[in-house]
Amino acid sequence: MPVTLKDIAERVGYSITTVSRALAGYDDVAESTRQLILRTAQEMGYRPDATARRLRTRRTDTIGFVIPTHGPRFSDPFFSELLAGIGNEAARWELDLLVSTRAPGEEEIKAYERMVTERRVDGLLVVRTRRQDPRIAYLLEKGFPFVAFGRSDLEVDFPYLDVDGRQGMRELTEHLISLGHRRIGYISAPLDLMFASHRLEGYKDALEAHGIVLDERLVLIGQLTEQSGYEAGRVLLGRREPPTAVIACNDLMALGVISAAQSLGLQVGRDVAVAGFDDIPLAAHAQPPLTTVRQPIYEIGRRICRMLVELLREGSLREPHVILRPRLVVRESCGSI
Amino acid sequence: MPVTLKDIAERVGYSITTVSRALAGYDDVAESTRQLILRTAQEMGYRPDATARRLRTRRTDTIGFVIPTHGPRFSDPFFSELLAGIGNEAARWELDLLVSTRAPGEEEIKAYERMVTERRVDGLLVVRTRRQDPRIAYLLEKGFPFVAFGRSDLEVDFPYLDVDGRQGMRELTEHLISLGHRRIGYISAPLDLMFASHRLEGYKDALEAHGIVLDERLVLIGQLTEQSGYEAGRVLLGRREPPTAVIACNDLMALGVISAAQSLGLQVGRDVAVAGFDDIPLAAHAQPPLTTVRQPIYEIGRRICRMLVELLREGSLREPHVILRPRLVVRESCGSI
DNA sequence: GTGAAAGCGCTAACAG
DNA sequence: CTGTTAGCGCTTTCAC
Repeated sequence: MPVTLKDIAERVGYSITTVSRALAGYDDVAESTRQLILRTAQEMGYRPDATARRLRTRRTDTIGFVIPTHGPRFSDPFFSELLAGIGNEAARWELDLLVSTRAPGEEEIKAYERMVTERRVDGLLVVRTRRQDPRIAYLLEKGFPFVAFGRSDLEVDFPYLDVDGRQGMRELTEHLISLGHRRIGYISAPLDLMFASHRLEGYKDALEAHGIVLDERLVLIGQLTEQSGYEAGRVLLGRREPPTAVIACNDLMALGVISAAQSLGLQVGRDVAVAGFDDIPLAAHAQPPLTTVRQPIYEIGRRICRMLVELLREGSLREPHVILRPRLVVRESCGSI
Repeated sequence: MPVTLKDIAERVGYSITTVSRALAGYDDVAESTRQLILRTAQEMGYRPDATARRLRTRRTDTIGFVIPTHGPRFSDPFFSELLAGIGNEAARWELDLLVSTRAPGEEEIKAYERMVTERRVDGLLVVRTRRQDPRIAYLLEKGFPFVAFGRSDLEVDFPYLDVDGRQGMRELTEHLISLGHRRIGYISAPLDLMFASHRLEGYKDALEAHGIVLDERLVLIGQLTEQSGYEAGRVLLGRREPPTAVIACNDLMALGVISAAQSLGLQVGRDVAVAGFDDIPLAAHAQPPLTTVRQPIYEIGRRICRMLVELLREGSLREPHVILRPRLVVRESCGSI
């Protein structure tokens, strides 16, 4: 049986109250008493019961994170890095991290409801925001604290950190244009995802700035996996008039495009340029190394967690909207080296 | 303010007890009363307070999972898939999943202590077991329920699920031998990791079975990342007498080896064979596609979670030791197609 | 300096 | 069928 305050109290001959206060570091406990209690607690191996403390303080000291997965083979290096950032920051603040994995949809919202209404967590992290994000709408309606990674089209204010995907994608596209490409294929993610629509805007911005008319047939939608990048790549590059360059809106799909190109006998970097977005570590080790746009994933994890901590402690954020500027990383997959 | 049992009790004019029992589905509540209570609870939006219930029942209905990370750029598709398996299975049983991310070492053990001694979880999942695994030793000493993915060298019994890495690696190595390779480089993970030592055994088994003397200089240790696979690959393939094939003990490193080979002007599948282990989705889309050994990562996540559920509910496992047999997946990186 | 008492929201033994 | 009572382990008034 675990040691409780009562056990210590009985042993030292003081009341539970005094023991509690000594352990909590209150200064209205006699120094000698405090010493005795501290020592005894140590000896007896006392550890406070997290649940009891929670019930009393009405705080869980836990934050929630529902990972939006897609299908069983959810093999996404992006999320493991993000999770490491969040998890390590949470540990710094002695917060527990409650994780759920749910595909977008009804079950996902239920996971949020569970965390919120059954008071399992004090605040939530919402990632991969969507246009009319039901999660954000829900949390806002409940007045529940959260921080999002990504913006939304909802006409409401909420705290978020985001990467300027539009700017990043614009730079990337312009880079390709500067290399002489005019027919640039684009593999987007479903457009209800905010980051997908931002990035697509950036692509369009660049085309327009250089007087290139958007060819709708060059724009496909993928599911963010290598496999779907591969399939979209086959389609684009298999055309009679294929693009000379293909941009995928994340690295995983870009890797799939490289695979597709090679399967069609094309040499990436020479016959066709391929680029991605994220700069996961694999990008640098692709064949050829992948030109991409870097977002500091681990840091983002830390920062959104940090923001949530501030929100929970202070009740508000001094800087509730943060936009990070991503960085173009040029490698051989676009043949410019 | 959230609705409590008390609120409902006051509204319907019954005691808290009766409300509690009606909601819990006990059959000693009058049908009409039950209906009234159920309806009222629904109307008022009652959701039980998880913390209060936990304090009372002395169960958290939460399982813990400490992810062993390596460095900040913890970008490992293996873990996101494993986590999805665990998370989805946990959801099926209405269990919360508490996740920590800690590099092996002191902080990691502290994360375990925190979960165990402060009674934050009912049971734990331990992955990537080690020879003298301090986590397992600790949990066993505390008599705390857990299930491991992987065995250990400790002279103790505990419930685990494992993949027969020795057998899998043996098959893979023999495949390479059958293709004519005699000088086969091997990039292991640190040998205190059980799976690394099992797989190395399998490699040695195969060599021995075919009368090939182990050349120690062909065996290097990596850190399971693409980068470290790349570095080890450069070393092995940069030798005056390079191996004709290189096996990495996980896919991520194998991808790094492919990158290294290409950087040295070698064509993988023709000039040198490369193989990995895991069969992450990226393996199929590598250039060339990677020969590897498949372990069903998502399923493993589900099963260890399932085992923990059984352990928690029944107090013991009907099948406490499960060994899965992995499957060789032949692709072009070994030039056999 | 210290302790008694209350109570967080829930469940469960027991009595009627 | 229903209510009373007790209590999970902790924190926090409020007295003394």
